Amino acid sequence: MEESGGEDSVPPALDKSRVLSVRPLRCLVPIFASTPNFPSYFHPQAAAPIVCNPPTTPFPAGFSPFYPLCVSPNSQNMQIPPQPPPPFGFGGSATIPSPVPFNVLRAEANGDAGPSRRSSRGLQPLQSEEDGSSDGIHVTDAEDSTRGTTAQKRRWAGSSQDMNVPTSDVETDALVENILESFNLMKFDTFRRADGDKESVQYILLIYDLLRRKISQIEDSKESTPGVTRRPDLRAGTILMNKGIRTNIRKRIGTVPGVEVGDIFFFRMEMCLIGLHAPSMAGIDYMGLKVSQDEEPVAVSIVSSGGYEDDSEDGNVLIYSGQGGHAYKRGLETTDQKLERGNLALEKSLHRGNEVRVIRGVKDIANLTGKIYVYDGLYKIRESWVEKGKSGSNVFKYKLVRISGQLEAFTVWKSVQQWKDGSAARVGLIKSDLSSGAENIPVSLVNDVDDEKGPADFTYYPTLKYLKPVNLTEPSTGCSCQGGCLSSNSNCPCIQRNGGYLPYTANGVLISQKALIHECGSSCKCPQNCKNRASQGGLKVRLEVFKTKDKGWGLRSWDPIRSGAFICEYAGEVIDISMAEELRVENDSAHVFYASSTNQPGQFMPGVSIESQKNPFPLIISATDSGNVARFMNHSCSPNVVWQPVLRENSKECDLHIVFYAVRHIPPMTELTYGYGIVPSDKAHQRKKKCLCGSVKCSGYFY
DNA sequence: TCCTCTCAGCTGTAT
DNA sequence: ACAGCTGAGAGGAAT
Repeated sequence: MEESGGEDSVPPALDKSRVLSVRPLRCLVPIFASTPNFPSYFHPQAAAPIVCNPPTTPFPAGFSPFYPLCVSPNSQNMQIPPQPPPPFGFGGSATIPSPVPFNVLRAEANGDAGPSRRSSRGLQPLQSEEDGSSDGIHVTDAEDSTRGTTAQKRRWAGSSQDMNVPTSDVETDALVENILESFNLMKFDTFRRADGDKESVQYILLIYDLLRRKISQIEDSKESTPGVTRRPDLRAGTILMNKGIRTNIRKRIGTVPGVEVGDIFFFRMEMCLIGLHAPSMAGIDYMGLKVSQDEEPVAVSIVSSGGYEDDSEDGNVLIYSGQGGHAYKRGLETTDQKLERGNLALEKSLHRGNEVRVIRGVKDIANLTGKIYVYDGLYKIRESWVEKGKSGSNVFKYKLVRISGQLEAFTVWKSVQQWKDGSAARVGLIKSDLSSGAENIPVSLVNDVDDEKGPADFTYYPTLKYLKPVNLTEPSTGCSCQGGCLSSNSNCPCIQRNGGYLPYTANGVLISQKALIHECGSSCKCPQNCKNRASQGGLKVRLEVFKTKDKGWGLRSWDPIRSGAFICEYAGEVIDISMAEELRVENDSAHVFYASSTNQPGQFMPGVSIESQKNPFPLIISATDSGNVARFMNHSCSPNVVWQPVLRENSKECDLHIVFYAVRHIPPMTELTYGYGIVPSDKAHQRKKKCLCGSVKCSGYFY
């Protein structure tokens, strides 16, 4: 299969440096070369029965060789079988006629085309699935002037009247235009023709996150005004909403095209934009459903986020509290909840028996003030009742039960929690820490598919080894930011090297991919927790090397990973091109990473032109004999991870690293993959391998 | 105009 | 470090 035609046509180059270097996370190019007789100076020591050696240096020599434990290969499989989702369409399942009409909502009695209210505002009658077949991305600039609240208009209209308007609005506007311009290179029509809506959903989330991080970057670079709450999430969301860059606008019962059970989100706005849950704050989303002549509200999705006294008996049952009655302000007392709005819709859905999407909010371990939203699939409401809440007021309660046969989602989170606190054993565990302490967080080795005891022999080494020193063309001096580098400090040389901005957001998320990221390093005086050292300090998430069904060993994470987050670097020995060629010829299973100057056009960023970036220090790394978790990452034609060259300031020698970041939010236990890319060699075709990534965009092979 | 299971940043409290 | 509070917020339903 060849690359889809839409991507091959590279649009005219865009001056991306005009405002800011706005470049989505993309894919560069490593290779696999090979050799059995690896030159002895690389790593001579090899213990025969050992699957994985602990590191020799600089870690303590008193290690014990690793002999894999015998774990029953018949152990229970944690893998989620890739079964197709059952037909969840509304109407197929038995529906219970609603016995009690609640006439709270005006019924559109004449059964005409629609309510008299504007369709975008009022409850939207359910349409047949066929009607909404072209629900791709909507781009409607015409809505710009008509949509938006007065508050919004005030905020975006001009800065002279409102002191709260950030002074960077001009800058932000330019940024928005720049980003959207680069995305407009993609023909939306072409894009809409793509199979399903998964692409459009991923695409919108990608644009949203890029925009949000960029706004955040600009905000960070300014002096902070006390008392002013910055909400880059809301600003990015509003912009995209107003531009009509959203999908699944029409509300629907049941599954949302392009959203899979288990998908995770970090902001409520993300779920608004892709049509999973429309309200930006409220927990219950509902719509008008035409029943013969009348229209009644039915619930379509809920967010269980801890704001009320919800209860989850087990992972498949949820006791959800109705809305309202909350004492939002101090001094106010709670009141009895009323059977209206969302509560009424839930009641109606109980009788109607329609599926309700459930999104569960869980605490984000990486960012304790934050929350992660897990789409947990479809539930049905089984019971409802009224009870006295803690404050003594009446609260509606709804018991929701998960429909069986769906992919695991929330229960995966629960399992991971149990593995972590030791209350449950990880099935198929071969070794609890593959790195033998070399990493600050253990790396599990797991096989729950067959009886192979581990990957081929290698030495775990967590960072890059330069066999011979590489001279710097320009010595770098580093910064002297005592309290850590700040974007607002324009005098910081490290900030300047990155084009005047910190390349990371305040919580360590890479803002956008660049030819080279300049991090602080050994020649800087800033502390280790400096924001400009996001790729330093070792692993942040709990990783697991596991046996895949058909691709050998792979890598995945117990923890959720947010888009742009650091995952790991590619560790190993830096070799030169001739060594790489030897390896390639001699060993078919060698692990060699080649940071080439030849880029493959963005596979998962359709339409975005990737200009050929000259990597200032093209690195070749062999992880054949020694390396870290990165060597286990498999190739995919629609990867969720990218690599990025990162240079750490160092006055003595070259300190370049290849670092992996997430390109989208990655749910727990999802395999981590990146695009291996094109081999810059005329003999590349000899190394072509059949690709098993299973992506709809699979090119059929990789190198 | 009103409603709402937001979210970042601040303050106060327990380590 | 963490819990709790504050308040400006967003889209969309209600009026």
